[in-house]
Amino acid sequence: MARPRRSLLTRQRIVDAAAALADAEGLEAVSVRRLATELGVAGPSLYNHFATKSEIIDAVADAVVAQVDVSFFGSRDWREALRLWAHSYHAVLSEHPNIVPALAHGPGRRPAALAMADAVYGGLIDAGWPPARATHIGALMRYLVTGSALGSFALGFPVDEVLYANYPHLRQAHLLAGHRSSVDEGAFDFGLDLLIAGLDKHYAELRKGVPA
Amino acid sequence: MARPRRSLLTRQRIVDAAAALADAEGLEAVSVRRLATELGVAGPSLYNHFATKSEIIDAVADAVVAQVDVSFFGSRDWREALRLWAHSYHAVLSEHPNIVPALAHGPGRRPAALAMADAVYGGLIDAGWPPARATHIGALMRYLVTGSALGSFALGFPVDEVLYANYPHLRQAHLLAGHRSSVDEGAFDFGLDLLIAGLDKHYAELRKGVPA
DNA sequence: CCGGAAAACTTACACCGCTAGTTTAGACCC
DNA sequence: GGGTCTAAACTAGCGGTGTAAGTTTTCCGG
Repeated sequence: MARPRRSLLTRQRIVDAAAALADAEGLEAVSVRRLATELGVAGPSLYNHFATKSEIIDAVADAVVAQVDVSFFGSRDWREALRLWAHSYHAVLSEHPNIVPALAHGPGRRPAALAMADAVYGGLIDAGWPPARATHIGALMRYLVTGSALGSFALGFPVDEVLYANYPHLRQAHLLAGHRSSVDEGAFDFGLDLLIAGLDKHYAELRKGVPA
Repeated sequence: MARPRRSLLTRQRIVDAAAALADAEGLEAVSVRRLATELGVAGPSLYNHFATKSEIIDAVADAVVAQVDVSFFGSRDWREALRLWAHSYHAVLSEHPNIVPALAHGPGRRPAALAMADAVYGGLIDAGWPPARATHIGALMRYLVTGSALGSFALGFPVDEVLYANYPHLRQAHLLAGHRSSVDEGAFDFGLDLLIAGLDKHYAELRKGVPA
């Protein structure tokens, strides 16, 4: 074909197609050739726009993180901002479960992840949290959100009757098919409540001059 | 070679070799041929012992989870048992960071993961927690531990000076090279303290008859 | 003692990420 | 307008992947 009149590909189109493919069929379905076919183009043409496949996946992950709303910091009480941010973060990851493994690994080195961390850290500092604690809190919330998105029960759990035979307590656990997503949501909300309540108390003592 | 006098391979030897290889060079270094070479055997011979590669990886993940100590439940106060279990869980994953991605995805369907969940759930039930809450607490702790192991700052963070230019707050964040692992440990311990303190309070109210 | 299962082997397929080299359309400059 | 440079597609191909199929030989149970 040689060079077309108007460029067939852009980074944006590639990222969008990769995200759609991952959402629909899982991360492992995203191969360079498959993605190229989806875009009506021959295999290695994508390498004119991205140096490696992992750069493409990174861009997909970043596009997901970019959807998280961090606007609450600065305009709201830190407790409320933290809660709203966590819920937005959680909701975004829930919409793209297949992409979570690509963004949960390691701290975020990608632009959107850094921007998010920056906003959270800044908001906590402005509220009067000491730097070390602000870092801890940001990391902690990330652990909860990504851990919950990745380890979600909704991703599948065996209903196999035989399986429970060796695990006496699990039989009665609230893991039945109908309860799966309620376990996910319940555990996340419960954990978020506990953490924010704990932080609130910690904050009050900090303000009173009690050593942390 | 044909069939040898004494079997060259066992599931145990394969799992051990795979775990060692993953620990040393990362999960992606574990290919069937590479693993076979390491075991002094030709490629597809492994398929006499495992149906697929992912079964091998699953077995590796399960062997790691099996190292977690859950013996505290039943012999100790639930608060202490929860803390000791979480620390053991955390320590085991820290020793095998490369294997964490293989076990963090979805709820554990593997024997050791089920046994662990069973022990935790049973311990909480025996302590008087209502079933739904016990499930939430178990899931929550798993979120924290796996999220922390997977998102660990120790896995690498850019020290790149230029990078921070666009993220004003991050520059002063405690993310410098020397602080990385202290951020990990600090955030995890802080989170664990907050959660257990919160659970303690929740438990007391539960016992007093205050609706949860 | 002999038949079948078990555990190794070799060969081969379809796909993977990626490199190299080629072709041509468009943009810029004299 | 003609020449040159760059960008963006192409085709061909390398080495590696998981895994299926079929072969050979050893060992064990009846």
